[in-house]
Amino acid sequence: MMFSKSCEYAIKAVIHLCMETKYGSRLSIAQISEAIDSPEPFTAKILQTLARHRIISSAKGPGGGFYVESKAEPIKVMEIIDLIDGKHAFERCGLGLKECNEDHPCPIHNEFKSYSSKLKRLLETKTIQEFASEIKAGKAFLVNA
Amino acid sequence: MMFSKSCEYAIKAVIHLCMETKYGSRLSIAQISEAIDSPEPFTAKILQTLARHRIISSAKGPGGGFYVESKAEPIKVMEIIDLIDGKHAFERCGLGLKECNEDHPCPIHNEFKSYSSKLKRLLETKTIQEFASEIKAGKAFLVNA
DNA sequence: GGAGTAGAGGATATTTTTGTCCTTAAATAA
DNA sequence: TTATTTAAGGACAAAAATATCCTCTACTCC
Ligand code: FES
Ligand code: FES
Repeated sequence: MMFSKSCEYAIKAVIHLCMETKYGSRLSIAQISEAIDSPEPFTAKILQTLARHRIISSAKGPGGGFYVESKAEPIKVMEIIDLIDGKHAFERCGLGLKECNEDHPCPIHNEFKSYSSKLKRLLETKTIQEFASEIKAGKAFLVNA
Repeated sequence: MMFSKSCEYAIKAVIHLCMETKYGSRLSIAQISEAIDSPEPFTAKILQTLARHRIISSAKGPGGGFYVESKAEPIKVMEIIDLIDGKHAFERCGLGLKECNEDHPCPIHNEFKSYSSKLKRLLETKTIQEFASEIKAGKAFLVNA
């Protein structure tokens, strides 16, 4: 409803990666899709896209897998959304006008914007690492009970 | 991003209907899809669904078309969303968990819920008729400039 | 070097959403 | 009654999103 499946999997996958990769360890596609309850080959595609764009890192061969550089900048949630669902995913008109424009608004513009712009700002600020630590603290979850 | 195309067309179509049908006049599929800039046969399907569920009315034959009963209750925007995109469209988890649950939240739950519940309440309260009068007043628009 | 492992990438398949077409039914008017 | 108009509804088509499969390449370890 808000994000595509691809984007949902991407966000969950990177959160999981952040939680699990310490001390240079790596996670395989199988481990990740198992953990976040997503279809394996489809998840592979998404992980590859994330790796190609340097949001995460990958290594081939035995002991290989995906990981996040421990020295890397914290990853903003919006970086992933921009990459997978496209920039401007949050700038689009809720009723499908070509342009969402303050000066030529659709009827739901005000309701819609006040909501989405706040959410947008949050997702631009919040990092995957913050989410990861909420999960570690048992305050949030990546899969159903 | 928020609503399906079907739902977008449905909302726009009913708004347009409310604006234009006075004194028992009716609008044809062609007139409506022209006005809201939507594909004609696809819009026909949606209008038929709305009529079947009594959100709007229709009449066959010459001089026929779609209209809203002037005596009818104002139409809540959420009625249309519920019908076209399904109830619970607003109750779904932003990260695709089977259930969006306060006690077992996904990482974006708080961010997501605090805004979507406000938007939801608004769309449950706001009526198509209110939107229609904003458009008549030139404060909002159904198509691009 | 060879065997085995794991991601990369291209081609393909399935499902859902979006969109079209054609025939039927109902209403109107001449 | 008959022709015409307009929605109703079923079958069909195209596009996009989601998902799978297969081969290739790079890496590790022996
Ligand atoms: S113009 Fe529609 S949401 Fe801004
Ligand atoms: S559990 Fe994900 S939005 Fe509520």
